[in-house]
Amino acid sequence: MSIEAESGTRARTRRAILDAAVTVLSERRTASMSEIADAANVARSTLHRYFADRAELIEALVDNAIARGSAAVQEAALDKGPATDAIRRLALAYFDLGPLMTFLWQELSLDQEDHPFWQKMEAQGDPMTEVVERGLADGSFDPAFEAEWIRHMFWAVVFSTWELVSDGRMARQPAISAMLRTIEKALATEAAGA
Amino acid sequence: MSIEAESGTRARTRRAILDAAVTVLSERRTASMSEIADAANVARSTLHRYFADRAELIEALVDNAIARGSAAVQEAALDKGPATDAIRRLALAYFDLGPLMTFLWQELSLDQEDHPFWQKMEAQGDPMTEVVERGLADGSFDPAFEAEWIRHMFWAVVFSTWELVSDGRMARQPAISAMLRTIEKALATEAAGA
DNA sequence: GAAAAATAAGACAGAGCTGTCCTATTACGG
DNA sequence: CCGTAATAGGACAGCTCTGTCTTATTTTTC
Repeated sequence: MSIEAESGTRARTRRAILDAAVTVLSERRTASMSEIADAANVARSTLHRYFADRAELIEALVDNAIARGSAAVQEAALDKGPATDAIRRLALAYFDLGPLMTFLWQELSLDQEDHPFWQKMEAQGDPMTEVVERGLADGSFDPAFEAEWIRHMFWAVVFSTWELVSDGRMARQPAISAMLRTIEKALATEAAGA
Repeated sequence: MSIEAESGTRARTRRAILDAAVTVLSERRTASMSEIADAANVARSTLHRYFADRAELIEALVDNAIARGSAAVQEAALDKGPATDAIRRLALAYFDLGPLMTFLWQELSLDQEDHPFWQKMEAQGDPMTEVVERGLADGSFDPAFEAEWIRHMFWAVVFSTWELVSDGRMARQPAISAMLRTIEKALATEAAGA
């Protein structure tokens, strides 16, 4: 009944395109439509039939990223247990998003200002901000850090860990361990003052 | 006598172009030659007379970045004093490079593999690697981290701090303090094991 | 102030990407 | 098995960027 009553074929092709696009664009955000079509094993004309514009494709990718990102956050159940553990789960969940994270990161650092991503995120609440503020409030996170700083650094560490692993400069497991350890140590409230 | 016996005028124009290019390209690495020329207050034809190719311009920028980066590293005197202090000085020195850092970061994450930058860096030794290994050897840095990890994380934190400051999401001083504190805490050898 | 150096301004062809369109095949579903 | 849906493969014009050139104009420099 919905407008989205696509035939199985269409849905499958659409997925293939979106997946290929994330992969290709995460490596080079200026990749041409041809390259994306090739990566999806689809003719360029087909790609354009699914997404008339490049802009339209990007928007769909952002929506997709938001959907998967939200799912990851849901799964991390950030409101359960100590903030320290929650943010640990979040790091793992984000890390698993892989190239999708790279795509978003690059996409967002383009028009820094009010990217549609943030508007759409705000519209559905931001559990990340909540857990950071919870940790600061209950003393599990170092009060010397602003929430903004923690959010930004968290992304930077998780993203760049992914980068390190994805181009083979470090093995997955050691990198993940180091990532968690880094976040944990950096955020920890110091027993003996600095 | 040298081939580089440029008139003062040429040297000045060249500098203006290089500076403008760093600024523009650090914000968008696909900026056109026209945009760069405009930013340098120079006709596009003039730009092309100084740098025939885009490739030639980029190469000059990389050389420039290496020169300034090396100077910064020199100034940080990484071989003096405790490794912890040395890496702290290095962070400040790199931070001061500003947009030049952004340019390099973006440039390097393009053709990840064997970018000319690394070749040229190797040719002149890498004090960063030395100080990291020194810190690991003498127990000032957490032995749970590989040198590769420390190097990568260090860059990620410094760079993303610059990013945070440069687009006005955080004030300079608090950001720098947080950056140093983060690096210090992350690298510190833990008194009581994890 | 005159010769030389450097620049601005713009014309130009070649290349690549984009978005649209059309036609011949191929795959799907009833 | 037949009709429909979906695709592949190209042709096409419009656009932007690039690199090269040429010709005036301005700025140094002596």
